This record gives sequence, structure tokens and C-alpha cells, in this order.
Amino acid sequence: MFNTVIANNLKQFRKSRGWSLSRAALETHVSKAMLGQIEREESSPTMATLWKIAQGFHLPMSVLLEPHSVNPQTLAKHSKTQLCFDDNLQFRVLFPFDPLLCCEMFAHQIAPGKVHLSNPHEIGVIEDIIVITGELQIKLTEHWQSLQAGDTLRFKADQPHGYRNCSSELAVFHNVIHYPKTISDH
Amino acid sequence: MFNTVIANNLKQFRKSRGWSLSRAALETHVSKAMLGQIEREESSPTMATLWKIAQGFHLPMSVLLEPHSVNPQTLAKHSKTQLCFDDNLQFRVLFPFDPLLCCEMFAHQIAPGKVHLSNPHEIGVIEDIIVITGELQIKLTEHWQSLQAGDTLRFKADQPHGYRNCSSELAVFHNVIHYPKTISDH
DNA sequence: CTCTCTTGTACGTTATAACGCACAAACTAT
DNA sequence: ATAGTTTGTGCGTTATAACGTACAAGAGAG
Repeated sequence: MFNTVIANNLKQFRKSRGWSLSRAALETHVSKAMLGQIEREESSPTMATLWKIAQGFHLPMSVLLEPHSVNPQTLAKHSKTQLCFDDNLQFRVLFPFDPLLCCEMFAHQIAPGKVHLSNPHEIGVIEDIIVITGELQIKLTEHWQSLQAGDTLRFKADQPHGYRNCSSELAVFHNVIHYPKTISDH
Repeated sequence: MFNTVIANNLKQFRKSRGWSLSRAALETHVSKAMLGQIEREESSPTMATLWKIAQGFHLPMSVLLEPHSVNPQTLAKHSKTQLCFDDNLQFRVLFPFDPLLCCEMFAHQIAPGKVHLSNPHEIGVIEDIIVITGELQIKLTEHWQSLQAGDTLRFKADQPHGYRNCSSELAVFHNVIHYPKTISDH
């Protein structure tokens, strides 16, 4: 269940920071005993507690809630991966989320005539678009704008946005998602 | 705080479904009284409870957790820029250095038979390579390795490294340079 | 109109999250 | 080697989540 994801993520981030339970308790204002319980999946934390933990680690909530494989601090290499199909937008992971860099990267393809509308990310998330081939239209604040191959666009992704391809050729673009490094900016 | 986000989202989705608290309780196996408490922000739900709610509404957790506020604005947009020439490596800026994100991004081209050796960056700098077209060889720790189009590589750039193109076609790759957060003056 | 059903809230009870503290084991310094 | 400090776990206590139930108000049916 979901408590496993949180337990693994909390353990991973605490270890990568080199924090003891006591240090983490000081930083998060959640008791050492409770942090231990969460890591051992002996308790399901409330949202308020999870929020304190995320604040203390200066991480967005989503990072605590998403399943992660362990990302080593050493070199990472990825060969061209299989396309995944998600509605009208095909994608593959170029770099999975890295808690140190607070970003992840995808390569997307959108076929002629297809539209994809994205749900907003949490506050503070910024996205980069780099058009590789074709022509991509992107919708921001209810307004569609056109990007050519070689164009780039950076926008706040904590708002609804969308992609579509009105041309007659496949559009390929890369998407870097930057997560906020601190939550205290809210 | 975060309970407000959840309260608003729960209310919104329940209303849009036309579900009463009783119906939602049946679907989610969370008591009517608790759902009401959550919506009125009188209680901070545990992750286990939230999971049941998401399941009952057939929604991913993230939809319950993300604020749906509108914060529209394009941060940066760049059309295809002019190539610069730097020894054997041609480049153009995709995104200039951003002190908030602590990264910058370039598109590079290296012609057949050319080699480029880079001096080490300061300690902590990490580089991403995304090969767009052609075949690129990259030298790390005195060892050349080959990357194909679609491959990615992340490495520590605070050590000597190099690029070369041994093929008969132009190689194009993108390069994201992540600077450590503590050295945001670039 | 009256009667029945539905709805959301309040309240007391039960279950469990979250806490402070003690302590054994491990680690560090002399 | 010993002494002191740190670490993570277990336990009992406190706080609160989650529950079932009662009920006033609202909605719908006849």
C-alpha cells in the first residue's frame, strides 16, 4: 500500500542526507519515534505530519509520495528506452527524478492532429520544453502558441497546460521538469 | 497548509460526481463523518485514509494532493539561436544559467573526426548528455565510451572529460549543466 | 398540506497516531 | 581497555483520527 512508498522514500532521503533519526526529528519537528514508526511502516502518517517532514527536508510533497528506484550519486546512463503511451502523448524517460538536482527529463512525441492536456503540478514546479523536430503548439493561460524545432520555452507548470500538433509531421520534444528545492518559498 | 488543498479537492470531486457524503462513504469505505471532517478541515487524514478516498473516487493520489490554483505566466522562451564556434565543438544556448534552478542548457554539434576536451568544472558540477542525432563518444576517467542517438548519460563534470565524433556524420547532443545549489553565483 | 427520506453536523466512543522517555547496542574518544 | 555519546527501538501516555449514532434541517413524494 501507500505507506510502503513513503517508508522507502523517507529512508532513502534521510540516508542520502546522512541524517540520524534524531537529526531528522530536529529538522522536521516530528518525533524521532514517529519517524522510526513511519520508516518501519508501523503507522500511517497524517497529512499534517507528512507536510512537516517534507518541509524539514526542503522537499516537495510529491517527492515523498512518488515511487522511486534508488538513484545512485554516481554516473547514470540510459540507453534509448521503450516508448510509453499515455493518451495522445508518447514519452520515454531520459533521466528519472533525481532528488539532488530536483529535476527529471522526458522525451515526448505527439502525432499529427493529437492533443494532450496536462494536469497542473504542485506550486513551484517549472517546465522546460525543447522542440527537437516538427512544430509543437503549447497551451498556456488558455492561449495556444507555436514552437519550431530548436525553440525552447520555460513556463510555470503549476497551471494547466497542453500540447498539440497541428502540423502534418510527428513532433518530438524534450521536457525538463524542475521541482522546487525549498518549500518555504510558498 | 496542506489540509486546505485536500479539503478543496475532495469537495470539488465529490460535488462534480454529484455524490452525497453518504454515497462517497459507501464508495470509499471511509465514514461519512470523517469525510465531512476532512472537507471542513477539522481533521488531518492519514495516508491510509487518503488512499481509500482516492481508490473510491478512482483517482490517482496526486489529483487529490495538487492545488488547482491558476498561476499563469511564461517564464522564458527562446527561438532557435545562432551557433557559436568554440574549437571543434559548436554550441548554442537553449536555456541560459538560471540561479533559481542552478542549471543551464546547451545544444552542441561536433563534426566527423573532431575531438573536444573539457577542463573540469568546479567541485559538484554534474552534466547530462542527451544524444539527439549521430553517434557521440565521451571520455570519462580516461575511458572513451560510445553513445547512440536517444542515449543519455549523467556524470560528474568536476573531472576532465571529452567529446569526439568518430563517425562519418555530424553528431548533435544536448548538454545540461547542473551547478551545486550552494554555488548559485555563476 | 403531511409524511418520508436524505443530508450534513455534532457528539461520545473506539482505534491509532504521535509523543516523551528509557535503554541496549554501536560508535567515538582518550 | 573504559567512559561518554549517539542511534534506533520499545513502551506507556497523550492527543487526535475515525467511527457509529442521533438529530435538525432540507428535499421530495403523495
